[in-house]
Amino acid sequence: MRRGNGVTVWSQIAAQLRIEIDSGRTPPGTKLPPEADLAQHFGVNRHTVRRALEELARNRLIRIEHGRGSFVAEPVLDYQINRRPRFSEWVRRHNREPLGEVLSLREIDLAELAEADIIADALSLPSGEAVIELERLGKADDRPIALSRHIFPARRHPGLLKALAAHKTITAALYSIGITDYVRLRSRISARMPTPREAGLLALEAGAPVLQSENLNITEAEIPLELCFVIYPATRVALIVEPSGSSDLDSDHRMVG
Amino acid sequence: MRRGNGVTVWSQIAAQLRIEIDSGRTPPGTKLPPEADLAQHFGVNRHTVRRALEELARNRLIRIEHGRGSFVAEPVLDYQINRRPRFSEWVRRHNREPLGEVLSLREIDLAELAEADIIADALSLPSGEAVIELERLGKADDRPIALSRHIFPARRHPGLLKALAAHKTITAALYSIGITDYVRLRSRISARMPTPREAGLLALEAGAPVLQSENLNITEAEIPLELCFVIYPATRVALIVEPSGSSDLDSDHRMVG
DNA sequence: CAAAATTTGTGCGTATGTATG
DNA sequence: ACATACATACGCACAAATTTT
Repeated sequence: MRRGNGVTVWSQIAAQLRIEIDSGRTPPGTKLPPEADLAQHFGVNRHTVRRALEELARNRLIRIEHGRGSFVAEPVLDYQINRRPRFSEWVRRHNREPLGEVLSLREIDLAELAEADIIADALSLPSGEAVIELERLGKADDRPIALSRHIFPARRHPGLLKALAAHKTITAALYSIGITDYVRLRSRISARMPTPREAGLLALEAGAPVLQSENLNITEAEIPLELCFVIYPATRVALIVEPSGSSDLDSDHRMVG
Repeated sequence: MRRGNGVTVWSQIAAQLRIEIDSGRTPPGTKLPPEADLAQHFGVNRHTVRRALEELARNRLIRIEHGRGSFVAEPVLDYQINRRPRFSEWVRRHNREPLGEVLSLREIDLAELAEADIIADALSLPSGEAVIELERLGKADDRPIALSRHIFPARRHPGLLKALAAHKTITAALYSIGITDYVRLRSRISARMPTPREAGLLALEAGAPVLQSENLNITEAEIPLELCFVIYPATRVALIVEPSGSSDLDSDHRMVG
């Protein structure tokens, strides 16, 4: 621990513990040494260690339990919902290695899908249309964190099926057929219990729910491009929203009594 | 059914069925009559009825199941997350009657709460501070739809405890002590299984998960005002997000292969 | 079941370095 | 140069929660 160089001792300790936890050498659930031991190990007062642990708890890296000890927490990937969501960018920001795995890719008649009405509405398609369905499992450091189904209008984008099969990323495939940019228009977030298949793919513990997000992406020209159903393991992912449009101009009062 | 007056017949039928469902006379799970019967009843062709049912399915009022029939869906309240969230406004927009019920209101030392670190961080409070905790159950037409815990810094707003006890709405209480406006800075959305107490209060079916939202509200002067933990029954509420900030300037590619 | 040991939580006093006026 | 205020870090003591004996 270097002192008097402008960086506080407690933040140096916090940083060191963070590296230890992030590296994976101390897996989730591990009990940290008692504060007294840590203090001795780092050659500082227990208060100083406590300040470091407090910091880690604020960032949800550990859980401090009175009388029991401090424990390494299950890492949660905070996913900030913005207009240009990119899977691997998000994962890398958390210092994890992204990996996408294609489970299936096919062209199919819209009417054969269970959510036909919702898809037709969102993508402004007649009900008898052909769509491209891509199913994908997203991982971070080999831990599954997202199971997604992407639905594209097939006739509106000839050659997209081949492009998706040929390119490693959706963005690249779209680019190759002339769609250089697209943004997220809206997300609908819910939660439910997973099906057995989903639980298996996402390696979920029994009784663990999933976050479900239904996203509509549009092109630069504001034409509906893709409807995307994603589920996340709720214990490993949280969604962050930073509202910006006010939209509620008329005033109302929250009920209390 | 009036024809030739500019309003399509199918939308008249859809509107009539919607009223029937919204009124509660046909509770969730009820099987609608077969399309042929409905066609005869309304004196129209089956195609016209199908068009009406399609519309209702898009709006998630019913579920159409191939070969089985159509069923009244559990009503889902879409909650659009914006900068000025107001509970009763939201509920009324869905033509339901809002009601707020105070479960508890007290001043307590921050350190006694389980989420002390997270609250201290979000509200920029030292750990030994006093906070006001308000717990509230929100209902729509007597169906519980939200269980919230509001945490305010007590010292920063003297008189707030009394104000909250005296006024019927949080907004009114805040107004009375000089806080005329506040907005939502960020929400953190997750999902989990409810505790037995939560399941009881929200009248949840066994095994049903809840959506959890942790919200930070700030004053006009951008001072942290309130941290608010809300849980929603996932079967009855969905959150809608319309992203606006791009924030992702560097380009990345979504993984596919 | 009770006592002891372990571990985190809190309070107070002191010393030191740093920014402010 | 000096006084003041503030944050950091240390030392010690005891309280509270939990586990072990």
